[in-house]
Amino acid sequence: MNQAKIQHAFEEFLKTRALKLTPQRRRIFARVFATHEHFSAETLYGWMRAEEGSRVSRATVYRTLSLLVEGNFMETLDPGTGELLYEHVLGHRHHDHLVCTACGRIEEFTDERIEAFQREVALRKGFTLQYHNLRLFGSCASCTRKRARRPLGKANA
Amino acid sequence: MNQAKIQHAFEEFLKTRALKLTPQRRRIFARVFATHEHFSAETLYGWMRAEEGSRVSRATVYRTLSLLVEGNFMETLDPGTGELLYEHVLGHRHHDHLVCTACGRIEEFTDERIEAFQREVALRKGFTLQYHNLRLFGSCASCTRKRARRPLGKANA
DNA sequence: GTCTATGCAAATAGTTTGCACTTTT
DNA sequence: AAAAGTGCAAACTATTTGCATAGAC
Repeated sequence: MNQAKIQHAFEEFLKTRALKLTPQRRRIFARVFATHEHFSAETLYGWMRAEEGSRVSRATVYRTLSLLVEGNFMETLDPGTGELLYEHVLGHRHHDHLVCTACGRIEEFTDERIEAFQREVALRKGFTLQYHNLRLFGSCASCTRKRARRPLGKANA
Repeated sequence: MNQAKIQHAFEEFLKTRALKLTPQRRRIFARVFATHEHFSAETLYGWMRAEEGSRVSRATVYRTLSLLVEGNFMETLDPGTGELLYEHVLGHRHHDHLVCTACGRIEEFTDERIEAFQREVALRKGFTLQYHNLRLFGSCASCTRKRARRPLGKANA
């Protein structure tokens, strides 16, 4: 899906729900699809403030993000730090995350074998699977290297 | 590990950190290990209020829960509803969770094959795995049955 | 013109914290 | 006596909401 098609899909989504295409929504939408990174609502709000043009309030940022999640344009990721992260899903197959507990770096991965076993578990338990959430926490390659240079047993918590 | 041993382990943990064994800690500890269910801080606070004996404040409940997590006596589970759940780990091997999005029911499962693939993914990405978090969200057997009785396409969101 | 969206500030919810006082060690 | 713990209420953080006004359709 390219930018024009995505934009069209968004406008269709709004129409089907009798929602309006406001400048705020248009600008938030454009900004969100201009990045492939994970970001928080507050970060997006900062981006919007930095832009020229119509001001966008924090409330509208939050409301529009929820809308985008409902419309399956975006997904949320909870890295366990107290604030939700968002990422758009277009051109992005489903994936899970590795979160570095030292520097916050987030990497993505997909493993169809894990997915298959998850479905098997759900079936065994009689659950109708809707979605799942898998996060692997640890020290990323770079942070592991840094840590290895320090004397062991010293404040490694 | 039986109750006496657990109690002893807790006291040892307090000693190594030069922390004190207060009636509040003792009572919270006992209460927490008396249940195998997942519970929230607020729920635990309610239990403590209902008990006879020294009053325990909300702040102490929170502080003691954090302490128990640090000491690896308990683990947290974030069901995505805004409040953390706690569960003790003794006599409980590591496990992941199935969360029913309709009724909130939580079931546990373990799948060594999934665990193994997780380790493989981490290795491939150069991460030193510390812990992970896998939640499968869906409709539990009972809620799926209930839902099947309703006409389709009707407010199934 | 109708109905929805926006901005603002206040409200919320779960959790944390500062502080004066109490208790354990 | 020293050091840590407790209870209380206030503070915090991320997010949501009520309401009056503005804007899309």
